[in-house]
Amino acid sequence: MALDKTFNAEEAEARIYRAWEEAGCFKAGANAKPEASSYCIMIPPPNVTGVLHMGHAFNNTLQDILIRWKRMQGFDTLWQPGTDHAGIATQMVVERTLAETQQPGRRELGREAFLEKVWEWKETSGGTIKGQLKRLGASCDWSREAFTMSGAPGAPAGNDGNFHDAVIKVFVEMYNKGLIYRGKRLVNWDPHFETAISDLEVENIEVAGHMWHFKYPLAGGATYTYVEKDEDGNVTLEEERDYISIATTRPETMLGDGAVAVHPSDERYAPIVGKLCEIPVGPKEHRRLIPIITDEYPDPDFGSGAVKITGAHDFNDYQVAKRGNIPMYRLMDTRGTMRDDGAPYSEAAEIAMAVAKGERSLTEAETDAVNLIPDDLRGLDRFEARKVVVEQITSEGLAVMTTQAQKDDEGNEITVTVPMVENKPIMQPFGDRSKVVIEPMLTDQWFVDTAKIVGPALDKVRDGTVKIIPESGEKVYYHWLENIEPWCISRQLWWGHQVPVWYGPRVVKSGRLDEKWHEPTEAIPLSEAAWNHDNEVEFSFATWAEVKSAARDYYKSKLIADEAFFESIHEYGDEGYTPGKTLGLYRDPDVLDTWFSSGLWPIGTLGWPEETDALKRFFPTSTLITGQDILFFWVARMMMMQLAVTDEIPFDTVYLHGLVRDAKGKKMSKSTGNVIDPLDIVDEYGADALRFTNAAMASIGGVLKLDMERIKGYRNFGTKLWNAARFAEMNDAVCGAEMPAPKATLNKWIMGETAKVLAVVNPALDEFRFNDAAQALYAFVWGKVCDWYVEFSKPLLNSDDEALAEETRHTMGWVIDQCLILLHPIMPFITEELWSQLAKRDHLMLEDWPSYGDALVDDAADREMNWVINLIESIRSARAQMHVTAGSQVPMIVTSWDDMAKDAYATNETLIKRLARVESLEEADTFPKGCVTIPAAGATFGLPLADIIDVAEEKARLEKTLAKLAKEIGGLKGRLGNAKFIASAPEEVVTETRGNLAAREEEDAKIKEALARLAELT
RNA sequence: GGGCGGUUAGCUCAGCGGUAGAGCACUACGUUGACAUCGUAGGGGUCACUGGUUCGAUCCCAGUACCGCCCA
Repeated sequence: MALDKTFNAEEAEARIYRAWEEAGCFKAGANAKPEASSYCIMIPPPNVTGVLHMGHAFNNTLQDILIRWKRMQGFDTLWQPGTDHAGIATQMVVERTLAETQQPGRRELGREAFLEKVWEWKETSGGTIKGQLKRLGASCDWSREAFTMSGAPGAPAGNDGNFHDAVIKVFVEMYNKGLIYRGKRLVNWDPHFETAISDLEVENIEVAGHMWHFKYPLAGGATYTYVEKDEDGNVTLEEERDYISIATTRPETMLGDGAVAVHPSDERYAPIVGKLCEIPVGPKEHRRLIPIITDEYPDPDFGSGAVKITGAHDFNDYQVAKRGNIPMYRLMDTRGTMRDDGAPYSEAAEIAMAVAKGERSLTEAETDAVNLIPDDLRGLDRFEARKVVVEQITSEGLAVMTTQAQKDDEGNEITVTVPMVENKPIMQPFGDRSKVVIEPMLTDQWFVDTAKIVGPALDKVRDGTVKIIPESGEKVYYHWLENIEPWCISRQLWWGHQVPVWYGPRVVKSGRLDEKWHEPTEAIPLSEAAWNHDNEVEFSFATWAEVKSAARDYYKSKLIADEAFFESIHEYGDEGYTPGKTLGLYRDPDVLDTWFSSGLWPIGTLGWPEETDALKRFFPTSTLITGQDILFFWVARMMMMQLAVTDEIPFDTVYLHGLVRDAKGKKMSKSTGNVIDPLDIVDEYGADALRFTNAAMASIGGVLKLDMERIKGYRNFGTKLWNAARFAEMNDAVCGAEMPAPKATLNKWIMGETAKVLAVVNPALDEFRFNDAAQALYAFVWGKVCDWYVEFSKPLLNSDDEALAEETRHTMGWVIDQCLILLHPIMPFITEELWSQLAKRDHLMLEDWPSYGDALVDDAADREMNWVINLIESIRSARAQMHVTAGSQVPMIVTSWDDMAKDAYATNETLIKRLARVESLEEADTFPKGCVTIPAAGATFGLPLADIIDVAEEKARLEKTLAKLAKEIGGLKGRLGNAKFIASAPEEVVTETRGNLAAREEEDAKIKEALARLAELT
């Protein structure tokens, strides 16, 4: 059956993919040679909620190219697929679905029932992306599909992997080694999702903000002389002040101020350091006083040089507060509204005052219980509260004032005094998922002590054991890891791996439980209990049985109690601890950051902690291909975690790539409306075109701009290949046969070209230069096979010399086969389709990658064919410029030719005549008048075109060539004339330069002769 | 402010010491038995700027300008 005119991607792709899958082509180890070494790629797990975008399409194309290439080479390959449970994203999706379908919400359902809903959702709607990856042709081993929550309690059938075991085991081990700890720290709090998030999940965006300036009056009406000087020390301002001026972009946080700080070198404020000042907000009768302290943090040149310190709501202030032992008062609740709990403001302010005066001190938990929000502001949204605070201060006359020109009602210019409010851009933190303003919040969280595990992760890259491509990625990696911060791994979510830590009452004295636990005054809901861990002891184990056993040991050693007490130790559920009933342990309600589990992706997917066959075969893995945006999120953490847990690297090479942008280089975003859906491209142009485009864009460290024109171009390339194959088929080319050993120059030449392209493709893929591989294949298939070989083969295929025709059919079949094999990793569908259409045989996907070497390159054939190609191009060029009708046959004359040229011409006369449309060749001593000159190596040809030649035009053509030659000859002569060049340049460079000069001069002479002949004509 | 990178043909990008390359776009011609998703020919570049190293610099070094990205 003859091939259609074009490849029908839409029809073929699904059919081919299914056939591969059914034949087990994707399975780990498919096509592996005996004793083969392993090659493994871990897919960067997309979110289970994810849908395919261009970044995925690009990233997975590269992975598939490598895995297909290695599979064909006979490596024992595994491309491990799977998805990530994506805590926040998934919880958000499921909550939205519940709301949309009028089902009870998360809180109404309770934790267990909600998690059931999440699993239900995962089973029915999760993993859309899997089907989409298949459309790209991704050859993952789907039978091994992994999920970062598999094996978790409550997981339905089909999710029975043991990823959960791995995560929990790692937590417990790291906890026991002191690498994980809990503490009250300032973290990024997302008021929308009501959870802590890591600093990497915060986007700092510049927005229009305001800088307010307020007066903090000195306590007891004290005054000082405020002096400002210019650079030379001249006094520019001197006045008596009874206040200190503070600038802030967040007035609502003034309520939690613990101090005012100035730089120790700031002379302006030296007189009042150590004194107290008043926070100018809140009920007048309970104004809080705070100390004026010194710290290196304030910049004397910025604003007034004095900074308010709100340790519980600002990262810089937090550091100052810690250094200065300044109390940190939390002002907001989990939703970012001003606190509405605890004692009335008057009592809270009194406690804070006592602390400020040094009359009492508070524990962390006690401090946290102090609610310093004035009664009238309690329960207000933080941005509402800001307005009220500003208004209150201003109306009391404590805003710093400035003058401003305005027009009155009648349009007259007047000067008015207004509060000093600067409009200025400020950097504001936003949650990368919720898009709400992130609030620094003082809460109890779990942290990985990254400083303790970062060493090996740095060393393995420094010593080259792990390579990051491009190299600049290594610098970025070092920079981040060398300045690493503790990693907050707890999230106040339900969907995720619950922290395997149980709390029980701490025994503070021999034989007694702490009273707070023994006799609490009211029930403690778990969500609140988590905020107060002062009097507890932690038990971290993978299972409840182990926890219980440890608790028995703990209490037995410290408490004289009967069996009934130990029997009463049990785990509390969601209802919390009920006082007066029984002693109990409760589990930390938090879950772990999703990245904590995906940080274990390499070992977790391979079955660790069990010593599975897969783990032994494929770990450490080989190549990781991922976006540079998750170098810190994921790559660095995998390095740290795998090394900390197994003492092995997770992979030996990391290939990083940038964001896929639109054709103009803009980020794709819904709001800009420039999002390109990769599946739309697959629909319109086929997966192969998209894949080839991805490969062609993938230069190391390159910017990825996706241009539809380019995709179209590579679709055309597919069609070109298709039609070359079609030509082969029409001419009964012999596909699927042994490698031919042809005699004809042409056939030898194309085999050499094939070997040459392989010699470019292999190292290119080896070094992740996908673009070079793609470009070389494009140039070979289109530029060599289609443009020349197919054309040249036509007379040979129709030759009367049956042996010649037969060897050409054989060579052509082989060459087409090689095109299919070499293109397969990049364009799997069209090549597979042609493979099966051209001959009866099994999957190209599992065909062996060739290994022919230089032996196929025949230098003589190479020289000869290049001579022929150059001659044909010269003739065509001359004809076109002389406006010779394209179809017409012209005679040709040769005046002088050496043996090489003679041979080359003789062997290829048919080809030259056909492709250059030459009807005859005559030898002559001289060219006739009006002859167009065609210089060739070792020969001079001419086309006698006296009738149609335009002398001026031919002269212009020759002179242009001459000018180009003159420039080149000048340069070459200049170099050769330079004694230092001869002396210092490498020998082969000098020889090459001499050769070049000789060739140029030969051509130059011929052109000059031609011009002379032309002159005779006029 | 700190870090990383970029500036080469109209566009998108390779090249990174020894005659400036590709694809697309553009111009002209062309249905020649694989292919008009095509063919043939052609035009188009002081390789951002200024210095330095070198026999020789688009390439190495330093500085300048502009443009990105990441982190504060």
